[in-house]
Amino acid sequence: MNAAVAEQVDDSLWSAIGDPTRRRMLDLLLVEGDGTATTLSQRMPVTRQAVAKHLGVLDRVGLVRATSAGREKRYRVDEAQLARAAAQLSSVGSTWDARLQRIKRIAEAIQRTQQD
Amino acid sequence: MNAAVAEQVDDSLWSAIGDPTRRRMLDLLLVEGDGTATTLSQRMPVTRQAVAKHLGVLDRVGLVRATSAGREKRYRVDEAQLARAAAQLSSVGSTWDARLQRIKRIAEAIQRTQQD
DNA sequence: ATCCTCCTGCAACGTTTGGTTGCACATGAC
DNA sequence: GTCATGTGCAACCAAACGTTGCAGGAGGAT
Repeated sequence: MNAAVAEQVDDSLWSAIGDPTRRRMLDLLLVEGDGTATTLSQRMPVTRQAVAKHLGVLDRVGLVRATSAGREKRYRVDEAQLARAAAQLSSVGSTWDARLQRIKRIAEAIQRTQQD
Repeated sequence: MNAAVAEQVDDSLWSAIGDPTRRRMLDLLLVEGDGTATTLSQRMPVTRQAVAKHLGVLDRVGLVRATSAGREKRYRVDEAQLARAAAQLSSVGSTWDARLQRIKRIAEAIQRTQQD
């Protein structure tokens, strides 16, 4: 695992979950099962229109899916896609942890050498 | 763990690592040990000034630290802070995984009930 | 059917952020 | 000293997040 590890991260997916408002929305949808732009906005400090735009973003990357029910449009989380996103998060975190530990080992080795 | 789980995420730290260019910079700094705005920009598809701004952001949240060496300014990652960031990533990923598995269990339980 | 309500969708606007170019300043090499 | 290299600052552009305002569509009550 020498130099470039190619960081296999879907950038559109990452930027979708990068926004704190969208993370909050995903959280609400997970807890409540589903929701509309209106119901979500009532539980968050932003307007319905802002929520609607975010739902559009999440829908474009496949993290949520919409079903038209009469005059309202219910969204729910696409579980497979969210699982992929979660895996990416853990993956980047693990990569950094691995690099940090490698650095730590090298530093310790140098210290040992200098103590001779 | 019913409704609100407070999502204990440092928002400034998250938004700092949310940008793909900044993640790339952190990666380069980890691999090469340290770097300046100029050397980093040579390995990336953006200008030196853009890199300098990102280094400013990373420095403000404590992810990198600068040491003035002559006419150049070398940056290196703050390992403790990056470890905290990595932990946050894994934490959010794990939270989502837990919610998804909980939903999966509920769905299975409902299916069993309906099969009776 | 008509009126009223609720939810959605579109357009315009302001602010922040990532990126650029251009130029001025400081430091090291000659 | 001159010249080259690295940094820093300011102006500018484009995209994204958020707002307000208004038009339109679907249900329920009279």
